[in-house]
Amino acid sequence: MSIRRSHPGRPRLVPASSTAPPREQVLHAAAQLFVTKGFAATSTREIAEKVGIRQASLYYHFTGKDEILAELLERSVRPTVDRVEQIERLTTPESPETALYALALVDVRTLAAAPDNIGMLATHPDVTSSEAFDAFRSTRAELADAYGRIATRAAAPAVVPAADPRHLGEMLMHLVEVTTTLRSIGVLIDQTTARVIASTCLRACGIPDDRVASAALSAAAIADQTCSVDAQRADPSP
Amino acid sequence: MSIRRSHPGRPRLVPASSTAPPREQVLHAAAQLFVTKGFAATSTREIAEKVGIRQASLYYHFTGKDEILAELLERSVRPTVDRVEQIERLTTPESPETALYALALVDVRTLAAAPDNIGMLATHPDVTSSEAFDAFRSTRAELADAYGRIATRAAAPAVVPAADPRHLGEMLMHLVEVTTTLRSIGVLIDQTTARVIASTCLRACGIPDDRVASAALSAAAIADQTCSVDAQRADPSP
DNA sequence: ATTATCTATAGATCTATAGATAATGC
DNA sequence: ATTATCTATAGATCTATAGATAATGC
Repeated sequence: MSIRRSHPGRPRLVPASSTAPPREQVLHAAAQLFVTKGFAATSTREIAEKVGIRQASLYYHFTGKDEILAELLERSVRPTVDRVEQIERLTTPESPETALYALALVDVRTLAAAPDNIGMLATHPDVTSSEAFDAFRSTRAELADAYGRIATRAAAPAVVPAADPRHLGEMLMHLVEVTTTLRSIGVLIDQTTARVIASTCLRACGIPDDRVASAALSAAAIADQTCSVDAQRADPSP
Repeated sequence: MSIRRSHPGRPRLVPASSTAPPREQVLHAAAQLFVTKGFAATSTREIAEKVGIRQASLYYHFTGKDEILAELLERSVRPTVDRVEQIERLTTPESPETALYALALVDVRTLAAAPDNIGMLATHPDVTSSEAFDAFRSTRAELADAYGRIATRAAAPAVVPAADPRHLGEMLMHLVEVTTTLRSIGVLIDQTTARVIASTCLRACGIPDDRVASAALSAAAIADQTCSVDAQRADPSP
């Protein structure tokens, strides 16, 4: 065992409690504060204090507060969006319910696994104010479109609350976001909970019980298949 | 026709465009800004500008920004909370699904009718930060408890995602809040939409289709009965 | 030389209070 | 006298930049 060398750069006044890269330490601290207090109500000084650095030192890693939130937002949707294409490829057009169930399940798992419950940030009103979050809004719109497109194929026409696919997509995303609400009050999102949430999405589209049940059976395997792609993303070897 | 006399008090620089009481004008302007930009991101100067008065004039009507939000929050839950007792009295213990359906329906209607879609404010992170909103949080907790209590009686034990009634209550409140999400993207909350949302609540509790259908039938009348009480509240004659 | 911090601070807010003023009401 | 506004401003932030400093790496 060799003694760990220190990092380059001027030492902090308060030595780092984590060995993670400083940029990640900032994201982690900011995420905790943004989720509990909100973006606008959180000052850069608070974030820095939590990390154990000076307020101005944040600007070495980020161009501003906006960039911190933008990155957190991106991370909260990226894993799901990256699997949409795969889900649509792996499911047959004859069973759009299966695709919807798989998408909802993957999304629930993503939100359940996201650090600091950052899935909560997506609906914060701050996100609509600044154009710094345009990229996120566009990515999220892409996901809402996918939900809407898939659900429109699966839904019972008379029963859906919104004829417009985009409206249907937004409704389903709201339903899936119950994952973040449950997490925030300490509920563990286990397999059963994830299934209840995914099933609820299908039922809200007017899909009858028997088709929900069969979709659940075939979707589980598909959702699991796409999860292996996630493992690749998490470990990007050259 | 007599010429309308002016109000007491120094005239505004910009004459009022509305005849509503100034306090209501402030609440209306603040609601629009809070809902779109968020509470912390909205300055008192912006609110005043929208009303057409000077920033400092707000403090004649409210002790501070907090008090404005506190009043809006209260108004967003009060109508529903006030009907919980009645709903539980009008429904039989044999059919807890009916009570749950009626509560969800009343809540959806309240959120659909609330001015400026202020139902969106309840989940803003700012609300958890300050103790100025303790009263609201406590009122909202009361409602979550009612949801949880009623739903626990109605739910299929094996299917509910959260055994704890309070967790179940929070989940159902989140589902009903889809009303505000749909409103915010321009979807009209008609009778059909309201029923879909209420049914979705029951289905999320694992209640089978046939019992959902019968609950829907008996709950409609009960929800309407409690609505007449609302009319009394809106017109408090001496 | 490069990296990652630090100190110091300018400039731009933003909230809330103090006190003046211009109406109506009696 | 009462009401509802106005003007002016103190004091407390908060964001972002400029430039110094203390490590490592070559």
